[in-house]
Amino acid sequence: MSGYDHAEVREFWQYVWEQEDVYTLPADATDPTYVLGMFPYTSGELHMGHVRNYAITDAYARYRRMCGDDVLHPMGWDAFGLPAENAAFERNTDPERWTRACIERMREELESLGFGYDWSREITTCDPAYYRWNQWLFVRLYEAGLVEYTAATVNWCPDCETVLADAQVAEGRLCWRCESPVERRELDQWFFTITDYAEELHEGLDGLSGWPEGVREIQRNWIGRQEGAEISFELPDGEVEVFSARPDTVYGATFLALSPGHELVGELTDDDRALADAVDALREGRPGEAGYDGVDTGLSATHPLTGEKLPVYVAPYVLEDVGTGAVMGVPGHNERDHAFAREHGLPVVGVVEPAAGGGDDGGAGPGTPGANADGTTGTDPGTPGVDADEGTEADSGTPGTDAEGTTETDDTVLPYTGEGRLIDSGEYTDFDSEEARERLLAEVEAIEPTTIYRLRDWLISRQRYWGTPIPIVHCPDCGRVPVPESELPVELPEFVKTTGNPLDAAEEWKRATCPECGGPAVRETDTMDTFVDSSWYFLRFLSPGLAEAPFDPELAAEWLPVDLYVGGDEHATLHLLYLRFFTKALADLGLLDRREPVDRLLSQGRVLYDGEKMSTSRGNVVAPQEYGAETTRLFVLSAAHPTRDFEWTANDVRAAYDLQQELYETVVSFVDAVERDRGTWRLVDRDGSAPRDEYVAREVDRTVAVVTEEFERFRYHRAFAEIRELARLLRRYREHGTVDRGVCRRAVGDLARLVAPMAPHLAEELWNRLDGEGLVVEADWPEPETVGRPRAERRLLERTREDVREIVDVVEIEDPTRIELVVAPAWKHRIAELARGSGDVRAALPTAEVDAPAAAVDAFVAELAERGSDPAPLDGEGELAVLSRGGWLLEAEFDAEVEVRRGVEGEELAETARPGKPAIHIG
RNA sequence: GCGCGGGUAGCCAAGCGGUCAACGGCGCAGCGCUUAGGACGCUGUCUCAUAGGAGUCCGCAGGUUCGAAUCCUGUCCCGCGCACCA
Repeated sequence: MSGYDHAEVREFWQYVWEQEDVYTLPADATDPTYVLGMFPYTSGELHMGHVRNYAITDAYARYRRMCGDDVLHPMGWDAFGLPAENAAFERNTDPERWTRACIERMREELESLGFGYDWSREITTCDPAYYRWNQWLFVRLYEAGLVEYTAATVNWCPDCETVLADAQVAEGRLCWRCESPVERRELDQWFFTITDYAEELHEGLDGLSGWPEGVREIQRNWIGRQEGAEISFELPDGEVEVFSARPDTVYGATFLALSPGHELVGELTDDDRALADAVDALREGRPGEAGYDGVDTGLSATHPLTGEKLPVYVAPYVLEDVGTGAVMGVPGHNERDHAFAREHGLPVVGVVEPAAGGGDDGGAGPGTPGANADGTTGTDPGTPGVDADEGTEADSGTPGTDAEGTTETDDTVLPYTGEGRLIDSGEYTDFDSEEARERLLAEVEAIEPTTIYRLRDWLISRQRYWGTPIPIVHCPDCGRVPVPESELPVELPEFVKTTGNPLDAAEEWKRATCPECGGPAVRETDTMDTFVDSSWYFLRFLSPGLAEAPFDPELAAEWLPVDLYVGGDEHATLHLLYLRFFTKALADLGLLDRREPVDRLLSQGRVLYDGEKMSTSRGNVVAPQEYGAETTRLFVLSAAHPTRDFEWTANDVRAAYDLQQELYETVVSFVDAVERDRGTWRLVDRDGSAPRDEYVAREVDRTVAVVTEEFERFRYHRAFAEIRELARLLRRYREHGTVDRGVCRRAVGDLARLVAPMAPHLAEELWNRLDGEGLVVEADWPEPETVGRPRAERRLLERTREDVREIVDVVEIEDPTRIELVVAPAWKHRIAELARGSGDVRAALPTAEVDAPAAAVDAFVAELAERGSDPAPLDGEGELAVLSRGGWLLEAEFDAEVEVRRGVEGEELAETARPGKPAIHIG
């Protein structure tokens, strides 16, 4: 039809934007709004997830810019990484050339989608100018004691031929990238000691109110903070520390269990062949599948409170890297300890019983803990009484009740893992769990408060070529020595095709001189995890060309935090945790004054195709030829709230396309009417004086107000619907009769600006045809002239129209010629208002001045009381105005004369009118 | 098992203390339109109802409130995270 050539329009405006340099942050910007999307990995093609991510950030950036903000909206490339190496290997090229080609393709794609980036700030992590700062930062962290070099048992992916961080191991055993089963290897490796920040990383989450709860929760889980106590048990020759989250159960400890990897076990097996063999046998099984095997070491430990001797076992159910790698076995109050004790015939002692009358502890059955049942039954009078409800719960919650016989009461009540009141616990007997814990921690020397974390240090070594060389030389005399700043960057040698690590093969490159003693030394051949690159890239964007430092601390102080960061949940434990860690570490180095990098985080949903995540093999159609790239971005914004998943459907894509066509046709035909006085718009100049002019003008205001609100909340799908509604109304308006030139001009001009953040090429074209001032990118966001109560006003009109239809339908009025709408008299609104304010209308009544017969008032009050107070969002004048302006819609629909007026007391119609519900008469 | 997020009319989905029988889209149905034509516009789409009425309804069951899709409690189902984690 209209000849909207999206390809041509796109090309033209991109050219103009480039010429006008519209996306470059002005040099004199002060505290710009910093909008950031995910750092794209240079795979060579965008997928739907990218499009969605960048459509959201771009729409927000454009919106803020139109609102008058300076906006920092940069883009760059996460360009290091194993896939490039593999691609180069397969194609007989090198990773650099391959990566550069990918970047070119991706930049073009981003541009075709109309994303407005400040390309003058483009950064690429595989540039030595970038990665030298990785090295610089590494050295600074090293000096600050945040880097460790240790032998460790690490995750090794045989397929990628490199080690992996804990966070990169999926389901505890698969490589996150290639899904190969991960192996364990003993290697000397580099670590960032992120655990030094475990407490702050955890605590800081509470303050991140701009982050989705889901992401915060994932991080909490990952950090795995656990408060408890470290308890020491004396051994004949030394002592052993165990961690417990329930020190209140300490009197129930009947054995100790050490993990097979525990230091002490190593010592014991050194001079006990038989024990060594037994422990080896235990280690055969995979951790997690070992069951409750165990061997008695023959040692006995002294209970710090009772002085009793407890046997010490080696048991694989105790994990080496949790807590201290040793536990006190409390079979009475811990499921696993219980299972172990049963297996090995160890005593089970109950020292905590459910608080009397409580029963709200959950997780365990009622009743009296076993060992000393007789003596304590009396203290739990609630037990017999709560049988109905609690009994069934206990049955399902306590396995083993159906074991033969009931002689072993232990089975029915222990382990009891809830909290409660202590029994048989020496001087702590009768305290409740919490108080007992506090006292034990404070009073017993062998029990010290401790907090443990699940979080491990960040393994950053990678045995691969395409990454940042770790700036260390190994000197036979001085050991590991950091490369001095003046010699940075340590650049990558030329790529060679080899099966192992190409850096290992680069003999000449490896040869170095020790910075300390000047003697011959060897370069470190590991490179850094690429997550290091992305841990601080948001800082490099502040001053991308800076040669003296990774970033300008003054700018950072002024411009941070990132105001809006959009990304996917899949980065919650990797990237987003590292980002926070780096920020804190850099703050401690004195380079930053902020300790959190991102103010508002938006976690985008997935794009699904047939219920699965969209990917190259799953219908990944970034730029449908037919509709143009802009349709794609408009579609992903219109389809759903940004945080929710949605299904890609051809229908919704077409809806996005249709709106573009609709807007284009509207503007083109309007301009045609203005300039050549032809087409479907019958323009007149009457200063918007006809009621329907006012109606449309108000509707424009309402749309502007609502769309603005929706943009503030990132609800682009709602904004899209609003824009479509207004376009539709405009069409109805012009089809109904003559239209006011000024009203129309404002409507189309606002439409162009409202759609600009979502469909910038189209908007630019519309704006231009309308002779808008300058470019729409730089235009002012429209403001409503009169705000009113948009939603309430629409509601009233819509409801009234529905009522008219209903009456016409129910009464079967053939051809209505006259429709009267009578708004309730003032006193009814007054009373309704009073009723809203207080529960008792009659009590409030005397203060009101009501110009109506008492009987009518009483009747109305009674009616209100019966219905419950009936809030009317608009006052009488408001209703009158709304209905007057909207009357033409009824005229158009029924081809009848419409009269709107205020009800007068005594008039029959006024009696039936209520606030919010005008009386209707149809003739 | 623990935690987080969800369950709204045929489907998708908005609403999150009061004009809520519940916006919007898709699908479906009726009407209009001589044209934006693989359209477009209007109307309808829980049940009953001859003047705008009544009933039922927002996973299920209770509760708070003058009033609940909206708040609280319990429960079931789905998605995600963590987990022989002490």
